[in-house]
Amino acid sequence: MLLTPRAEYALRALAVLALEPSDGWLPAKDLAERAHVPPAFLSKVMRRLVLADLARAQKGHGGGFQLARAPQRIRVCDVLAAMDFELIADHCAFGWQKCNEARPCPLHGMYSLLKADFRQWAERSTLAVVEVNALSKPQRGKRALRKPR
Amino acid sequence: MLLTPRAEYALRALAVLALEPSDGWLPAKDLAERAHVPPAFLSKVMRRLVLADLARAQKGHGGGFQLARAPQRIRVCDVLAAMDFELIADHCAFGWQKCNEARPCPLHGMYSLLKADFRQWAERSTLAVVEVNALSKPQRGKRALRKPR
DNA sequence: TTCTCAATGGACGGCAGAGTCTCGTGAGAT
DNA sequence: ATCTCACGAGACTCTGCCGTCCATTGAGAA
Repeated sequence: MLLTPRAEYALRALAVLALEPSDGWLPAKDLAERAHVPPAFLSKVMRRLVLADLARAQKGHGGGFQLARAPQRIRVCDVLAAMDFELIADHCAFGWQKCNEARPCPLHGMYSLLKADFRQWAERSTLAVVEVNALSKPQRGKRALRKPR
Repeated sequence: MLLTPRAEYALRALAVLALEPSDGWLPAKDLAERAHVPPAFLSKVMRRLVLADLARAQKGHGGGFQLARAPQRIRVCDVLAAMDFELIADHCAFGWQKCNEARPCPLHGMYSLLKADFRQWAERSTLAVVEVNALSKPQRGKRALRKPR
């Protein structure tokens, strides 16, 4: 896959929250189910999102999670950064410590194109583009990750 | 990083071979040193490239590796496929089994853009674009992965 | 105050992929 | 024929990250 599991889970969780009423709290259990994320692992992901000020958490009765800002103000690159996704631009595909336009490694040309594409995508995409109609019609035969007991 | 280590190593090795005279054989030891790839691991990578008909191998005296075709005929997507890099387009970022234009998941819109960008990059990039001048001036202070004993 | 719900934090286990090691195989040189 | 060089292939270890589990903290309800 193009993203790490953790980064993908974060986007899933935030997408679900973006489809919720902005003033309510969605418990982790429900969030995990709708976002198709392992419940125990989701807490790790959400913790990072809260620390990055992309989501808010509320303990106790009626608590849960909600977005910290409007969906259109949450960029994908912010989410990836919160997940420690290596967006670092100075990584050299050839393994050089110092690789730049002046002293390019053999792969510099092609790799720069990819990095630029990815960077643009991550900076321009926001949670505003989540498909609203999607969650209302669950897939046939699809089931929750864990059945309520 | 955006690629797996194995995929990146493959591109490094092929880039080095592309800069060699096309009729000669470059031993794995030299190849590993120039491409900055762990020597023992390089053999795994090269084996895949040979099986994918992207490189040729020659045993015995004066043997080594060479490209199986002209650099401009080796696309990045061919290399990634040989490394089992998941270029599979039907992966859904939201975890759905069936996710398409007709029934898009919440993340379908943004994720499709990324997949399209990546796919275009991998299909259009070839080894013809490796920087020729790069290898002739090694970085200051750079050293081989393993010193000869 | 007490009970219950729900996030928090840390310790733990498992697994896939990175990276190593060693013996086997084949090809050329002498 | 034999020696040496260099790839081939399998078993092996190690590491990082995914994922789980459980005790703790905090907040609201009764």
